Amino acid sequence: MGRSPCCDKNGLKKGPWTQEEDQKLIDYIQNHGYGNWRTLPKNAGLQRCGKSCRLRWTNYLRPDIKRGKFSFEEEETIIQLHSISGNKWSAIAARLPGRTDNEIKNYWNTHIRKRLLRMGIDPVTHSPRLDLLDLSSILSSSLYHQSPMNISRLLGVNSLVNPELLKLATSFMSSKLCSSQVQNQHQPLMQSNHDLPTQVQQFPTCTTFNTCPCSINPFSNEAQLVNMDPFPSNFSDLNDLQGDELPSNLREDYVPVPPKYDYYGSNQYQQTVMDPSLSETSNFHSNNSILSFGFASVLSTPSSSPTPLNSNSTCNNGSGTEDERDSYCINLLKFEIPDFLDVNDFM
DNA sequence: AATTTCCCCAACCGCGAAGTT
DNA sequence: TAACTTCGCGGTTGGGGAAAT
Repeated sequence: MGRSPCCDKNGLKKGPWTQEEDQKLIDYIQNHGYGNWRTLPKNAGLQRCGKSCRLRWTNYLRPDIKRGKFSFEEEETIIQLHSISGNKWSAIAARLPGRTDNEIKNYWNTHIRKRLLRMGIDPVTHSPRLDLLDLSSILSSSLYHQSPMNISRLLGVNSLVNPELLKLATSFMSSKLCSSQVQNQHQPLMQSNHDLPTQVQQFPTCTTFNTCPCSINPFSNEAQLVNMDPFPSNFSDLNDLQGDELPSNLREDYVPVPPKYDYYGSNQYQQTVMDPSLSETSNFHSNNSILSFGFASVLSTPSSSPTPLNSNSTCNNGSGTEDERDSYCINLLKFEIPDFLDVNDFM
């Protein structure tokens, strides 16, 4: 209800702004201030819709906009805030003076997101990519326990990235986490996670779609989920899967959302979480020899303090190439992935 | 040198919230 | 309280430059 009519239906100009248009907008706002964006373009002599003017002003022409590359500290802040509030770009921008939500959003999508993916971190959940973890964990434990699964087949790269296999594996993991009734069954497959913290084992009911591993429901409806066999009958038929397809990338939607945990490798997860649902965080670690995570401050400041913009940092503020930032992060991450898993295939 | 592919980011679009009548 | 207007947000697109072939 009440949506403003689309401006381009009135023959208004769209597309890139010219210098002349910019100047008109600047002049008008300097003289009259901005208020009613609806009438502003007409008063300023612009053939633009108010929305376009507002966007141009707030994202580009505003005098307090900071230009140039993001500093490490800004990046840290973005990541930290994103881990708390998700894609609330305006909220994040409010903590970064001089940066616009659009700029931050773009920077996230083009730089940070990719970097996190390269590091094996799901940029949505800020947790290790379970599509990597679960499979390698299943594989390793299966190898270790001589599971009846046809390991040689599973080790084929094609199988590793087969979406159906992923779906089954992750649904299995999800159901395991969500069901305390089945803890002693099929122990070999869960061996690698046998020492999950109590919080995880006592994972609450799966009502929080953002944080619960069940939130990515591989089944088509809720009833199916409720009645879900913790060990889908077809799971044992994994070796029947034909992984002929090699997806160029694994859809992030596929990744089951693990319990959130911090970057700091400790239980000092930020207690300043704004969204209560996010406070259902759990620290996760595995003693599995293949999977070891040491989340010592990935791009982050000490855990006890949400990073103020101009806080001291061990980072090299504002300098460093993308590669340097990468290696810096990766060194801190210590996120080991079995050699046979080519992470690039998952990007 | 020409063409293709990739990447970045400014700008657009649709929607919901908030404000006004 | 309903109807309407305006604003702001987040997702997405596409133009253009850079890099690769």
